[in-house]
Amino acid sequence: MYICPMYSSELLKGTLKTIVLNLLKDNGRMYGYEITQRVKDLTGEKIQITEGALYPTLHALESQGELKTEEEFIGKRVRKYYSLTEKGQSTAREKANELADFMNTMKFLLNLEPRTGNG
Amino acid sequence: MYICPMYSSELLKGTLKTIVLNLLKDNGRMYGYEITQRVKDLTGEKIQITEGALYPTLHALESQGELKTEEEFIGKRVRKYYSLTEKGQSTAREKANELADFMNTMKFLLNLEPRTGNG
DNA sequence: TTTGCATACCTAATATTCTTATGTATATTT
DNA sequence: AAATATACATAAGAATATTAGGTATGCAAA
Repeated sequence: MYICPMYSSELLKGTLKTIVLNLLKDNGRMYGYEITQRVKDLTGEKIQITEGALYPTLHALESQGELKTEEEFIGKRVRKYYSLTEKGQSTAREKANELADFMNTMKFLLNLEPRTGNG
Repeated sequence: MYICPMYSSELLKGTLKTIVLNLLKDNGRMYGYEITQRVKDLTGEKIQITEGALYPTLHALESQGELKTEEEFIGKRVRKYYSLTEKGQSTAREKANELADFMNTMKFLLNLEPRTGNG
């Protein structure tokens, strides 16, 4: 399947961990494939996470103690659910705050905020 | 000089061209070192562009026809001014729009917008 | 005057992070 | 039966940045 991301995918770089951690924060637990589909749906296919990026990231977050896993059998197939550890919960918040701050900084830097109020 | 970027610099990845093009759009023409200092000042040192990232990017943008250069002598030292070509001007707009759109998408995805109005 | 810091350009080795391609296997739909 | 979707995974390569280093001028303080 050929994937044509809407964004000149450079922008996505560096945001993947933030996305994963915060999706898990909102949804309790999710498995990898589910994450790719949820992001695709929520963004109207504007953001498409590739599996080649996602799985290594999930493994890294797990080995860093941000995520924990439970495996479940759906028929004969293993499904690997990820959820946040306590460390992961605070990291999720930090990353979200950092991203929000970064976006504000970028808006200012690029004059993306038309002046409001009495200017 | 040791550089300690405020942001876990991952986020910066992919935004450098956008920053450079739009700074030049707002300022007419700038030279490399000036760009690093301007970004540092405008962002309260939150974003610090390293020269190892900037110069190759400037050269790439020039070879792609987005930027043109004029060299000027300041004393014995050459200073290389960059400015946008016409192509660069439209690219600057596109990149800024794309980034703005991306940021909106991310805000929605991460629930960074508290619902306003009659919710 | 020489030592250090700021200005101003640059490249190269390395690291990080992603894309693309590929592999395996089960489940469902046509 | 074949195609598509689900679901995991890894590996080669590309893109982009960091870190470290190099060259040289200008200026201020010791």
